Amino acid sequence: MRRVLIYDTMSREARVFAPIAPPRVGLYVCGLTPYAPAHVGHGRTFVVFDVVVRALRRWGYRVFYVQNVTNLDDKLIARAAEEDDDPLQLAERNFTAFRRSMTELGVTSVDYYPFATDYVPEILLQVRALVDRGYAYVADDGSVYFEVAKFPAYGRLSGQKLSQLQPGARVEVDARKRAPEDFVIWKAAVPGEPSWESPWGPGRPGWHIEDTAMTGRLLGARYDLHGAGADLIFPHHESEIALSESATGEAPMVNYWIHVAFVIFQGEKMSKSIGNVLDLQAAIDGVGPGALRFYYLNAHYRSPLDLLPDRSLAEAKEAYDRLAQPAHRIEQILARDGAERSGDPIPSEFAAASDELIDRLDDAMADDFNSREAITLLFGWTRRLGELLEGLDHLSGEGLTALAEPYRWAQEVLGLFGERAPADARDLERVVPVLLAARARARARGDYAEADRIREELGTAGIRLEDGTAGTRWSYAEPH
RNA sequence: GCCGAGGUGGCAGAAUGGUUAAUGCGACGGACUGCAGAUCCGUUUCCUGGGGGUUCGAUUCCCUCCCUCGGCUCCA
Repeated sequence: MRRVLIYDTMSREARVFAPIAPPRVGLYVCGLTPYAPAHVGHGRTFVVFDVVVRALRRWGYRVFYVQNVTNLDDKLIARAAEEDDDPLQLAERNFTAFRRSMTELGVTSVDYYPFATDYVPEILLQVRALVDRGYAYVADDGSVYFEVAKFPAYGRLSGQKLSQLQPGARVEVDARKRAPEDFVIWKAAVPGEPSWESPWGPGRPGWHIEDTAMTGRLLGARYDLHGAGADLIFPHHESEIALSESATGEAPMVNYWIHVAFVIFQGEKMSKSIGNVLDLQAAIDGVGPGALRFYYLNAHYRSPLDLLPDRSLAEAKEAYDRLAQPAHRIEQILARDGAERSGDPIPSEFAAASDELIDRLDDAMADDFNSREAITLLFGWTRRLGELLEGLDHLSGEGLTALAEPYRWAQEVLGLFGERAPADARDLERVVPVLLAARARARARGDYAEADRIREELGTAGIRLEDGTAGTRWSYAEPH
């Protein structure tokens, strides 16, 4: 099996990936708290992990990918109260919209999206275990807190020293705690809010324990990969480690921690609470899912990505369209005539180069998922195909398939170039050539007004024409 | 204050102890075109935050300073 390097936040170095029970791999990614629609920053994280999983699966790993949904928390309750809505239903609605965006973006790798509130029994078992083992204490109001002082390794993932933290730096200190670093794992019920019965009275789960209860159930006490945006390293992931390892007595909970850097927008992290957000679905609608994926993957996932308004996404679209053009054109011919179509063979050096390129693409991705390097290689292929482009229609199916291989690799691993022609494509493909012939006759007799009229009318139907030396080519203006 | 990640051309953004520091966008020039677009060819010499150190050689390794972003119990 291919040697894969993965940068691990805990050890702060790229390590050779060695799953606990190969070829099986367990991956848990902290998903959305759907109190508001997802933004472009969220999209980055989930596209990155989609690519991680696609790559691992290509290399033979059987990945079980769980992405949780925090469908009940303070923000959801607050937002629902503002809108006179039910928090669980609000979460459900935003999550449904999020799933639709993910599907459009080609994020197909997630096996299971567990909802936190479906795991209350597991959560209560874990709270009970922590109380019984002396790691947690019950406050007067029935809330249960994890006592961080009982877990000396707390702070290892983030490098934080408890003595140096500034309690209350951003969030008010809770008077019910024994120490400021303690965190709530079971919140006593507030009238009017959703709650569940427990040995400590009615209440609802704290944030961190939702994840450890779910991972314990779905992935076991120890598993391979845990990912999320980098903002969750502290305190969330630190606390997950403390909870899981204290409750189960097994360590380490996770072998590789993968954290994705932020999208920077207007000089700061794009964030719902800051308010500098670009709606994810709006971005997909604006430039298309392929261009947005390209934008994300055009930087290494551990580098901050500077999103310039009105510029970065348009730039990504330009670049992506150029990169994708030979891919779409080849696939269009193959879809029309089939892979068995007869024609000229491709120059021999291209077939060998195609195989070699795919090897290099896999190498790039196996080096801590260097998608930027992979894209650079793909641009080299697109550039190289430039000389064959005009004569593409004369090539054999076998030759075209060889040329398409690197793009198919990109479709499989990066999720690019997967745009589908519109549903009415078959009808268009019968009609358009007739109109093109009419336009060619008009041009031949110098009737450019008629020629332009046909071009414009096809344009309104979403068909783009390009006159070249080998005749007029047409394509869908906005592939989706 | 403490912890973490960074500072590379007009912009985005890779990589590397060693010939011209990728790739893309943009810009400029040219070919092609009825026009447009697309494509192709060429150009874009001056880019690795400051200062030390190690080295034959540093953008890369070490020290230090400055700056930016993030985290310090809301967050992808």
